[in-house]
Amino acid sequence: MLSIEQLKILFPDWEQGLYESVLENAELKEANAGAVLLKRGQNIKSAMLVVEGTIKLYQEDEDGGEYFMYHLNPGEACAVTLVCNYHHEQSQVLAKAVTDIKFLAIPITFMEKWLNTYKSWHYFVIKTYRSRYEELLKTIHEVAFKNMDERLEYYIKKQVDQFGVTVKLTHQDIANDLNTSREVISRLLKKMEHNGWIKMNRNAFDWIKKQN
Amino acid sequence: MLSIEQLKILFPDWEQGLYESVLENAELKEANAGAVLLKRGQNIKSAMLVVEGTIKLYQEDEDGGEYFMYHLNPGEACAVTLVCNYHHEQSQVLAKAVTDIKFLAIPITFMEKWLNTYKSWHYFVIKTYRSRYEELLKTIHEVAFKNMDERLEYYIKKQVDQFGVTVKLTHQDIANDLNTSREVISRLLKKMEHNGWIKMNRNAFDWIKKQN
DNA sequence: TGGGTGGTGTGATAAATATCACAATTTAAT
DNA sequence: ATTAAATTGTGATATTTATCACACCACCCA
Repeated sequence: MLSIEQLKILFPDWEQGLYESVLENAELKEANAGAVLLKRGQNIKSAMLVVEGTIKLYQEDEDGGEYFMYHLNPGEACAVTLVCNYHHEQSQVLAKAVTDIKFLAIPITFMEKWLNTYKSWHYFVIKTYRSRYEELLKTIHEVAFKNMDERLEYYIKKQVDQFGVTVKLTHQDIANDLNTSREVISRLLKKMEHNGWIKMNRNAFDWIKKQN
Repeated sequence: MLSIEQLKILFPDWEQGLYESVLENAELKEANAGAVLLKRGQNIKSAMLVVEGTIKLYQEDEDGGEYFMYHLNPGEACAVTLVCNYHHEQSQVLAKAVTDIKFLAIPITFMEKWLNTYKSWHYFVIKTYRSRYEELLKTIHEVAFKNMDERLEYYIKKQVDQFGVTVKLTHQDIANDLNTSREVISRLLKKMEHNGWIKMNRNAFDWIKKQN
């Protein structure tokens, strides 16, 4: 299990009692890179707080399409699972582990209780929703106004922020995340290579564009 | 000014003290149909709670483009203005009055205070963020996965839910809201007319499609 | 009453993206 | 080492959407 010190580093602004209640009631779970943690339509039975590794959040189509929205990192929570609703909510998002991960799973029965008991939990929930709301706004901005070349650049930059300038993704991976086809991504990447923005390798490339 | 009884009808779940504090500190403002209430990049100086009329929320592009996201109705609040942040946040959204409206403007200094004082305010903020987060998810779903014909149908349905089966919008209005061109909307509406989904008039049309 | 103006219809064309087909190359597996 | 699978490159073509051009019509109003 986690120590209270580790918890405090991950979630610095909580009350003492909240740390204790989390240690007591949360289950520390693990999942391997690539694991699907949450699916569209799936019932939400526990909140998810990231302890280690990175999770990717997607909007999922009825027929298999996916669109990448944002990353979740240690110290962050999956907003959609922080519900305080009696009626069992169904997930509207898809969550996948990018790396091997560890996370705290907290049964939703505690959500309502903690909202009543811990002010710091309340703030945490609000902060989580607010920051994710803003991520969704950015996503809408991309997909409503930008062509694929700009969306690809935005996507790569998020990737670089997360994992560094070497992007270890196949063209097909990227195409899936942007709900387009591999050919489109291949051609756009080739253009970026011509422009000197990336250096291509098999299964990966380096982002070498100088930011202005 | 508003009476406390009116407030209770609009916002049924608040604490007594919160009603009083709102009446004391909020300013009841009015705006005409079409007025821009909040612009991209504008500093947020007060929270906005809708009392009367309808507001439309948009994502706004750098160069004038707009994409409609959702309606705000009486009893609802504009999530982005519910910030509890010291540093002055800038709006990422565009808010326009659709009808003549009345709304409560609450200086942001109270936001932080109320979060500390009123549990019901805390819940209200969370509920607001949660429901808007879900609206944004739906918007992403449309714009990431659907072609313009389906997005138009989704748009019209939202319009019908708000204002009834007679949609009083020009093709240009709709085109602006969906960030496309008037010709595209004209052609798609013509197709809908052929399919017997709508009955067209000048400046308006009726949605007569039977839901399955 | 005769212009404007704004709303709509529609063809032609361009641009962006999707889809299909297939080759070439690298990596993985037996 | 040889085959199989995965990755990438690229042409051809179809579809969707954007853009341009212009005609027509309804309505307001001077």
